[in-house]
Amino acid sequence: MARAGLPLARIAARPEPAGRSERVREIVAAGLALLAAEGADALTMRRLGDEIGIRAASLYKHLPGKPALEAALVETGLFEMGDALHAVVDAAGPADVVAALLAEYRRFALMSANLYRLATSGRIDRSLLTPGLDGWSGEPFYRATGDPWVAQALFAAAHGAVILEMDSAYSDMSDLDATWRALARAFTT
Amino acid sequence: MARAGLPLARIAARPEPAGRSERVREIVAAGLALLAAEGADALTMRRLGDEIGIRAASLYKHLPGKPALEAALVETGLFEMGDALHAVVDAAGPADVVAALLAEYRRFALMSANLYRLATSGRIDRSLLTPGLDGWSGEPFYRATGDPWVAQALFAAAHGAVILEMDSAYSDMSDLDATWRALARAFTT
DNA sequence: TTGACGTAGCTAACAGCGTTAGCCATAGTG
DNA sequence: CACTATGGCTAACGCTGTTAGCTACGTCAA
Repeated sequence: MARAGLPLARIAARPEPAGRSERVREIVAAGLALLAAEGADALTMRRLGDEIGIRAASLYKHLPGKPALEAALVETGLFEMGDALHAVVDAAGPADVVAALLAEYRRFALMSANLYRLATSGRIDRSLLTPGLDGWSGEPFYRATGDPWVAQALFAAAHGAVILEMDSAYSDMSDLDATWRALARAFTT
Repeated sequence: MARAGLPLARIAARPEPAGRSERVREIVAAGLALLAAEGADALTMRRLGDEIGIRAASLYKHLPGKPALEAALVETGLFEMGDALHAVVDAAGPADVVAALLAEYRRFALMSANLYRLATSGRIDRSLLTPGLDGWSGEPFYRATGDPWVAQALFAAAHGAVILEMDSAYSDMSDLDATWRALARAFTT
């Protein structure tokens, strides 16, 4: 249940991202660009090597494998999304924080749809992510609702709405704006 | 907003599944079993061929390719889920229809987690599915809420909660029951 | 009965995937 | 100067979905 005085203060500290070499940062940047521009199927080790001018096998001098690369991409996305969502909650007032949070979540996810899909595909090894990152990036939902279970429910609803919108992007002409409004209404008491 | 007199009657007719030969039904059944038992990575054409005693290449005498196989598996799941959800809405009263629908959706999705993941992976070609199936299998959410946008929002929320539960199955000890209760509460006015 | 034809299996092969082994040039350090 | 670590390379392995071409069998017509 939402209490007065929201949005709540930050509690979880922003985790410290693990240090990466210059080359690794270049690889991750190229991977993000490739994923965003051409989708998950185009994100192959050979293709990624081409992008930075080395052979696929040489990537293994910098990264242990493709799962680690994918985790690094997701990690970048989680940091950016966490920053964006925390900032929105900082700026919003108690009355509109849920709607503002949902709007930003929607905007951010759809803007980087391929990365979002990868992050939620269920095959990312969470243990490869910086500890505490999941909790910190999800905290805005707790700050906006004041209740951990309502926060989880709201997060789940937002995720589901994003997926719904992505899947119906080419088939359905239904009014997704109205769906998002219905969602915000359901979670604004 | 929920109106009095719910749950609503059925409107969309259950679509007629396209006819399949005996062999195709056998292949689809083996695919479902393989997917359920060993996950998406195990669902390869060679492995599937082994399962029914033919070579992978021979599968192409019955199916045009792996996307068509995956669509057939998803189609089976959508029919079963649609039947289950419609039945629950039939049996429920206006006061508890949302909670009952959510409970059945949760149960069904988690029971066939691998198939559910495949169905919502975003790479199923919707045009390979029986026309009207998507609409019919989602109709219980409209019948339970009485409003198309609330229905979509509730459907999205249910999907998100399922994914949340699957992803946190091995990492998180949080109380998902409470999350589902919060969800049902948010959509029961 | 025989010939034609479609069905449904087979083997072999191809390109692309992630990944490993082993080789070699270069840079930095004692 | 010699040693070593770094980061490239080629070649290859086993796996993937998929195609081409061959063949045995069942059915149906002349």
